[in-house]
Amino acid sequence: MRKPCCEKKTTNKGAWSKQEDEKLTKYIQKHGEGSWRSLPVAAGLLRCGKSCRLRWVNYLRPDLKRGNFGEDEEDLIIKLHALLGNRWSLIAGRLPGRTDNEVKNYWNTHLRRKLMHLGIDPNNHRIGHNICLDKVNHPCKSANSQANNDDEDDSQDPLLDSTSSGPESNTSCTLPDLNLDLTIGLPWSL
DNA sequence: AATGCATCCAACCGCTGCGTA
DNA sequence: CTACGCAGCGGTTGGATGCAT
Repeated sequence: MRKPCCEKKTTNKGAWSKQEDEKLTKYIQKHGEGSWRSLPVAAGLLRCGKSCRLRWVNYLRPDLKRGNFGEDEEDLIIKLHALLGNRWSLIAGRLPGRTDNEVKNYWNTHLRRKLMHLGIDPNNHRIGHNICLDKVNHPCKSANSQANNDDEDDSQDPLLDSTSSGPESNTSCTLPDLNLDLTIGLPWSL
């Protein structure tokens, strides 16, 4: 068995209080990020390092862009997801001010549903109902729908198929002209 | 107005990959 | 080369909130 990352008895869980946020923010502003495991003690927090990291990365970081996603951001997420799959950190890396958690949540709550309404399987970005994703890509060729017609629409729940078919396996079918520069690099170097 | 249901999002859990001794 | 510890990642959960009846 893997030992727990922190002593559960001595650490807080659940929502962060304002005081905790302030402690964490002040500590990181003074000492910088890193050493998450030892940070809680040094900062006087009864939290595990993981929790501190998550709180900082997803909520407290000053460069976060909070609020609704723009249409351009939506498009980019969809395109990147088609290329990268559920690599949320990579996708978020291309969206300045957005976190992987935020992108993941937004995908699961908004974009996945949106694609499904358009007749697109959000797992592999295949067109399933002769509906083209004109908002995202160029109009598709009918071969796309043919390639996916054998699954009888909902007889096979796409949600249950998330691991079986990676997006990379069929990009030639569904991603006609993304033309994205996916060189791995720092987000702010864009 | 009260209740139940649906949705959203912050946070947790467990696994993986990487660096180091 | 191997074992270990840590940071990071992705999946999942659960509380809060909004909406419909």
